[in-house]
Amino acid sequence: MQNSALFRGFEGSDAQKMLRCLGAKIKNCNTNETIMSYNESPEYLYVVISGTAELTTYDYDGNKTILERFVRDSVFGDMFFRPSGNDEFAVYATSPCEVLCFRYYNAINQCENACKRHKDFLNNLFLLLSKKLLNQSQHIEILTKRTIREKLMSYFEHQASENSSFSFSLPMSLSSLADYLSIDRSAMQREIKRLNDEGIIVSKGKKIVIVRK
Amino acid sequence: MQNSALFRGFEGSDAQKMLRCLGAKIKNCNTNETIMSYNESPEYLYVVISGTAELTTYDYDGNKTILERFVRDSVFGDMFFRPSGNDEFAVYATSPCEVLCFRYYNAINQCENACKRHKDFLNNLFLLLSKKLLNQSQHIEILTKRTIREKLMSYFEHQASENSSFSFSLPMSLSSLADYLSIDRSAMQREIKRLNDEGIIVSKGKKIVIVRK
DNA sequence: AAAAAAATGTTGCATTTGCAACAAAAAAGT
DNA sequence: ACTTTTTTGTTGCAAATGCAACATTTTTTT
Repeated sequence: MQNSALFRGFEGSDAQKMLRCLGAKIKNCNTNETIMSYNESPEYLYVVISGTAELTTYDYDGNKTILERFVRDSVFGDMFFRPSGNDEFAVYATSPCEVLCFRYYNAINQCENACKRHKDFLNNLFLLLSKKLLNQSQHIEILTKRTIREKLMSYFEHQASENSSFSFSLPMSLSSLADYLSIDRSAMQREIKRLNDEGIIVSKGKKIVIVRK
Repeated sequence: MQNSALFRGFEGSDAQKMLRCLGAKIKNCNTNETIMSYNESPEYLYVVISGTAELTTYDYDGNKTILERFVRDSVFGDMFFRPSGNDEFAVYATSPCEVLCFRYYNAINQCENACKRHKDFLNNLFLLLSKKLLNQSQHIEILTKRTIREKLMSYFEHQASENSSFSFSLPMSLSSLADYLSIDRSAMQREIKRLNDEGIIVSKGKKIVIVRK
């Protein structure tokens, strides 16, 4: 908790005081449990303290789509996503999760007694939102690629860049990757095979090596 | 300028003082001019004061892709997008633009003399980032739809929701819409025809009416 | 350790989509 | 007012992708 990026620069009991001032609560969820659905009105912010989660939906054909993936220090909440159609969107824990939640209003409006760390907290939150925007932009960049091959390679290149190495392991299962790229799993598998056959990558399951672009 | 959402709640010369404190500059661009490219290191924030712009890229096949559209009070900058491949990404004015730019650092670190509006400014900026996240989420939701029909209908429903009416006019040309949805224009046109034939929408050019879902 | 569930890998076939190439209409520039 | 450029609308055909169905492997649960 103390070492969440939200409390970067905090000392001693500062973080605890801040939490009290925010009226923040910790929510614990097990794998596959729903953390939140996008239909609640009160505007809460959620910050992942530990564990991983996904914002997903299923269409009437049963296709699962992963709109966003959350790890430590990811932020989510009603104010960042308002679905259009009738589909159900919810955040599920993909591993046991600790999630901090508090009212947006309490964060943005510094308290009466202006606890001295409120400003730092806001700056930290600001950085987390910037990171979220960066992740979403990357997802958009990938989704706009016209072919499965381009989507895969774009995703792989982002991973390589994050790992500072052309050799890396996927942070999710191949079937989840298909849901994240919003493509058919078997078609994706076929394309991965082709990339291997053509010597563009060398892969075995979740282990990927980019040989040449 | 004064009525930008960035200066909401400001009075008299507050905005001017704030601008000086930020070291902010106004950039004026004509239609089709490049406002910025994504390769500069110093971390500047850009806020559209008036006009419209697009973050676009072209792939080697000549396909244009619109990753994001900017209107009044939209925020953009290096810290929100870092491209992976070798493609060129840039923001172009789609109508004459006034853009405010300042260093992120100057905004987040309140000045020595702590001009009393700095806090309000940060809160306003925070709201603009939230709006940006909302727009990006919508774009992702649309891009993840599996078929052209679903992409179109999802986009139309978002527009209907924004206009509070099932009858509305597209905020861009049909060919730009294809670039924003990342699909072939002629295939999109064909699908629009089918939607009309099946009585799901009634459309003529940019005028759309959703009849039933 | 065994059983159940989930993930991976593969393929033929149908459908959707992209591409190319036009004609016509509308918008922008001179 | 005329010319040029951009946008819209249309279609046949080729290529890419989704779907269905299955065997195999890996992971999780009991």
